[in-house]
This record gives sequence, structure tokens and C-alpha cells, in this order.
Amino acid sequence: MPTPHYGQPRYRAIAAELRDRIENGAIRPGTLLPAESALIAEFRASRGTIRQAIAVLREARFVVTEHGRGSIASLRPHEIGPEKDSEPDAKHRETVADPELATLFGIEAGTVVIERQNVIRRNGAVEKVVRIYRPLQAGT
Amino acid sequence: MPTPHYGQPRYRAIAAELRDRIENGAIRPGTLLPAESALIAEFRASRGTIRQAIAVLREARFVVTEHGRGSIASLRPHEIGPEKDSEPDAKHRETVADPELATLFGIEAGTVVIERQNVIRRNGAVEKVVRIYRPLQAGT
DNA sequence: AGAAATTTGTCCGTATGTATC
DNA sequence: AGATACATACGGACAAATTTC
Repeated sequence: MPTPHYGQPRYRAIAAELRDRIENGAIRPGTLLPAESALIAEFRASRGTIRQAIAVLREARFVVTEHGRGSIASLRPHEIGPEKDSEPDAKHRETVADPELATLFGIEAGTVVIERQNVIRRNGAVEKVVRIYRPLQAGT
Repeated sequence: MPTPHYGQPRYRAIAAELRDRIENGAIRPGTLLPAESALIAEFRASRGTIRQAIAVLREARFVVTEHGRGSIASLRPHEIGPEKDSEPDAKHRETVADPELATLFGIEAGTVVIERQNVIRRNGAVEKVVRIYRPLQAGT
């Protein structure tokens, strides 16, 4: 893969993408951003580039980075929604595609996919866990 | 000492070595791999390199890693289910529980669980993949 | 019950070599 | 030549989960 950075540099494009996710709630304030390693996999960027992107967000106060913990999306006054779910039976998240999913979706392993997980209980005990995977691609 | 990565990078060579040990039984399925610190000493590699090697194994489902515990050798991927030439839309197979599934089911990570996978297609393309996990005992 | 040790997770800073624009 | 980016690798420090004492 060459290194085309037509227009703005890559780290700025990644920073913009992450900022959008924070603003539109995909990454909720107070929660951790994906780890550097996860962002490397998702954007297929080198560590240096990812760190540059996060540096931009930190500079703009969109995130606060804690050594050994991660980068936390900043709380926005108008978006403070504690929503303390103790343990939801369903949740959304992003993970990376394992080789099989990658093959099925026709993407490369390591690409980020959306995972929805539902926990089905029966008499209190967990009977089964359903995980639904979808490609992330659409219009980003 | 510079950083010569002529040919195969170190982390891949280490991953290959560890995979061999799992395959030939030197590290038996269900047991823990040596700790990162031990691997660092053995291969004289940095922690980052060791962790990259283990990430390769995890990606290929050769191990399941648990925070604070270690990486558990899994059943070999090619022994887990029947080999397929083509991809059916639904299939049963056995996999190993990742830490989250283990917690939900109240079993230990690395334990074998039943996985049923359904592939939902739409106009030929794979729209989503549904995976349903159940413990071994129940449901039979 | 609690403290310490172990182990993995994450971030920080740096370095070398390669490739592209 | 310089700026950008990638892949690899090192070492250090702090955080968090688990195990051991």
C-alpha cells in the first residue's frame, strides 16, 4: 500500500473520524477510546500515525489520556447521560474480524466489524449467547 | 544492536515456534503458555515483540488470553471442526470460550462450547453472521 | 480479609530501515 | 531533500485482573 495523503495528512483524517464518533455518540463521553492497537488494526495505520491523531484530539480537549489506562472521551456538558447500565443483556461494540468472518464478508482479517451481543437467560442462568456481526462499511 | 528484520520478522518466528509447541504437544491444550516474562527471557525479545507474537496466535485461535492470568493453549483450529471446501450457510462446531463467554456461562476460558453459525446473505453478498454459543452440557 | 506477587493491558518515548509523495 | 507514513523493535512506567500468601 502506497502512501497517498492527498489533501490532509492521514493522522488528521483519523483524528476527524474519531472526533465525529465522539460527537455523534458512537463513542460515549466518559468511555475509553479503542486502544492504540485496536486503532492500528482498524485504520491500518502505524502506531506513530495513530498517536499523532490522538495527540490532535488531546490538544483539542476531545479526549484525556491516562498513562496505562487509555484515552477517555471528554464529557460534554450537554451530553452528560450517566446511563449506568449494570449489565445489559444486549450491547453493541466494535471488534476485529477473525479470519473466517473476513472471508465471509470479503474483507481483510483485522478489519473492524460491528458486533451485537444478546444474552439469553433462562431461570437466571445464561442459556445462550448470540452474536451478530456486520461489516462496518456503509458511508463513512 | 540495530533492528534488522531481514526476511521474517522476529515476532512471526516466535509465533511459529510457539504454535509448533502447541501442535506437537509440548504445550498441551488447556494449559497456560509461559508468561510473557518467561518468553522475554527465553527468546531475549522485548515485551512488545512477545505480545505481538501471542497476538498472532490469538488471531488464529491457537490461544485464548485472559487478563491477569495468561494465555491458554486451545485445541488446534483445524481439529475443532470439519474441514470445509465451501462455506455453508449454517454449521455447528466446537470452539473455545473466550473470557467473556466463560464469565457469562460460569465456566473457565478455554473450555469447549458449542457454536452454531448462520450466514445471512442478501443479493449474494453476506449481510451478517450470527453466532450462537451454548455450553456443552445443556441442549443435548 | 487483606496485602503482596504475578500477569496481562495500555500508554510513552525512542530508534532503525524502507517507501512514497 | 524533506515530509509523511509504514513496519519492526527496544525499554520503561502505570493500570487492572488474577492468584498466592
